Amino acid sequence: MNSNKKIIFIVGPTAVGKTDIAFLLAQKINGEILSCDSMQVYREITIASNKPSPELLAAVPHHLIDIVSVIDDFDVSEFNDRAVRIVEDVCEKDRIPIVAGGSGLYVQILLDGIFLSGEKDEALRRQLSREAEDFGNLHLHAQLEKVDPQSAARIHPNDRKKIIRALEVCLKESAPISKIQKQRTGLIDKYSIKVYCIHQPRELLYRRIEERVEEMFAQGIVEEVAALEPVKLSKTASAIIGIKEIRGYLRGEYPLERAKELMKRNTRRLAKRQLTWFRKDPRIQWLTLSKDFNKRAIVDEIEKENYS
RNA sequence: GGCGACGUAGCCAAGUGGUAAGGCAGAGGUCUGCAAAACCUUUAUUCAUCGGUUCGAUUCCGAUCGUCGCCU
Repeated sequence: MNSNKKIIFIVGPTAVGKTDIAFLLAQKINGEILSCDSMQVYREITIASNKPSPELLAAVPHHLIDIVSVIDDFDVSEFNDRAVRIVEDVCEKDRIPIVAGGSGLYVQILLDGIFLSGEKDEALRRQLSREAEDFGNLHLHAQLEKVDPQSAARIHPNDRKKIIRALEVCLKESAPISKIQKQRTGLIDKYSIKVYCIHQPRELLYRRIEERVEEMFAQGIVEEVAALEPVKLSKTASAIIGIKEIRGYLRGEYPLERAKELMKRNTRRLAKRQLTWFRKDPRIQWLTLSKDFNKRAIVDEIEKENYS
């Protein structure tokens, strides 16, 4: 019954300009923005996670930003639950949900859904992790091989994290994860969806990334990270690019320049992985940002394609 | 000007008379509850240049160029 409702996704690597494009588009088509970003959910991190400016946030409704604290663990499942609810609400108001962000997994889960059982179990994870520590990754992998040969074949023996997750599900659900994973439905099954990936030549993108890191330092990222020093960050929040790099500097392990370099490198690598993720999804339509970075041109193109 | 050392991929670097370790950076990829995470794959027909010795040289010899150090 929702099949005629439209959702527009704006995805792409970090620093291409998704935020601005989504904003301009939202203004133009009466939309609301859903951030699809695994790190902008944290309240206490603003500079490092590159949130939209207060002006943008005030001018157009934004969702899924500042929804948890850095002391809290957060994951795709929780994100998905909240996002789906918001999509429904926005559609209810006859406004257009614009999903904007670069977290590949989050985008995919939103589109295709997530299997419903398989709640995480920290205690079990700790136990399995211990086993891996004591007997090696191969030992765990062999265990998975026994309960679920199919996913064992797909997961590399060194990829402890994924082996543990697979085992966790297999042990708790009495059915192999490779089976359960197929049970899902996502937005793509209920809405009319367009996914656009904003693209830019690699060289230009990397230059933008370096500029952005410099901007972050100018805006006071060091202070932002330093303020978090006494806080015990959750595992997921501590993965934000900037935290470990700047903490190293704060502990006197290396000069500030080194922290910048590390952040630049790690952000470039992130962008590379994001592109890998989006490249493989045939549903994504690529839009190249022109040399003069004319974001409006892209917005016009999207509008024309969908509303004329 | 003389003497000595060195010159191996973008960078660092090992090495042998029989056909080039490794690390970093880079590139490509995987991904269903940590995903800005984790993991995987991959990089020199060639060892400064030219000539010589040799069945065969990056490895030995000579010259040239370059870098560094010491001496005058």
